Amino acid sequence: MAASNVEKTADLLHSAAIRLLRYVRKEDAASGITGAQLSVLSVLVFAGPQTLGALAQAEQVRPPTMSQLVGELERRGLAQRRPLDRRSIQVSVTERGRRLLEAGRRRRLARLTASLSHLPAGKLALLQEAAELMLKAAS
Amino acid sequence: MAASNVEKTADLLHSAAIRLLRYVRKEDAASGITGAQLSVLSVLVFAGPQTLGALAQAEQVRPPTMSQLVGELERRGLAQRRPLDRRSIQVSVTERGRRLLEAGRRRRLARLTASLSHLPAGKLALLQEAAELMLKAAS
DNA sequence: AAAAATAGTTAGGTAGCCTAACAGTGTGAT
DNA sequence: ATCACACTGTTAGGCTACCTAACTATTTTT
Repeated sequence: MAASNVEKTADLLHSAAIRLLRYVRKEDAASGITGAQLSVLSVLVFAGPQTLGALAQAEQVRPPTMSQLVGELERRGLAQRRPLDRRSIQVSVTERGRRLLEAGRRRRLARLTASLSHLPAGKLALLQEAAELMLKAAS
Repeated sequence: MAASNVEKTADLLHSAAIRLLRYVRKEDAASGITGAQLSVLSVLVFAGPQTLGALAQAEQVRPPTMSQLVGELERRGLAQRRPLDRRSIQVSVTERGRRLLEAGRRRRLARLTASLSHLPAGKLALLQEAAELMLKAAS
């Protein structure tokens, strides 16, 4: 590999992210809602109603992907489209979506939370800072 | 949310992992090899030849998934199956696979490496430790 | 009013993952 | 020795998350 320290860090993070997502994804079946859908709901809840395009940008996917995700959320009564003008739409979460968000997210994160729960506060703080650095790096 | 500190950490890490993978995945098209395939090659290079089942366990996927991944790698001349006894096979990387690993991984990680390159050594160390904690948590 | 930019959808395709069902091979108890 | 059981891997079929290309329909700009 002959990797520099930066490359080594990137590599480790990459592997860690892959494993972590595989790990939490195992809970998706029970939850009835997928990770991507959960993530969209989360944005809607915390950042409020959004146009589809804005949502796509926030989630870093292409509009068709978001269109499909929102379609699925709508089909399940978790989100709704509402026309803003006649070409753009506003997507917002429904009450049912809001409720399901909490349950679904908790389930998905439960394993992870359990895995982390034995860590001392210092390590948790470290992980939080790392997560923030990762979010910045990936934007 | 009313989340405890542990839950908050789990949540942040979860989001960060999602974003990070979406971010690096953008390089896959150029690389000609996908993240999952890359990951399998990586195991083969660093841990040596493996049975298919062992590989599946190492990568935390089901045997059919690994069978398909190895099939694709073999079709591209990057790995090869060899019978051990008559029901188990040994998968090993080819020279071509070894070469491609380096190129592919570098390409996939290039963006991430670039994003991290401005960080001081201390933050890199923090990220490395975090990655190791994540790997441990997700096993 | 025509051209250009913008917003979203539809169509079609790929990769990664899964479970269920199956075939063949090894192994251990009787 | 054999026969049931466990193990290893593959095939078949299906789902979700992505993508690009092409299209429709609306603003906006000139």
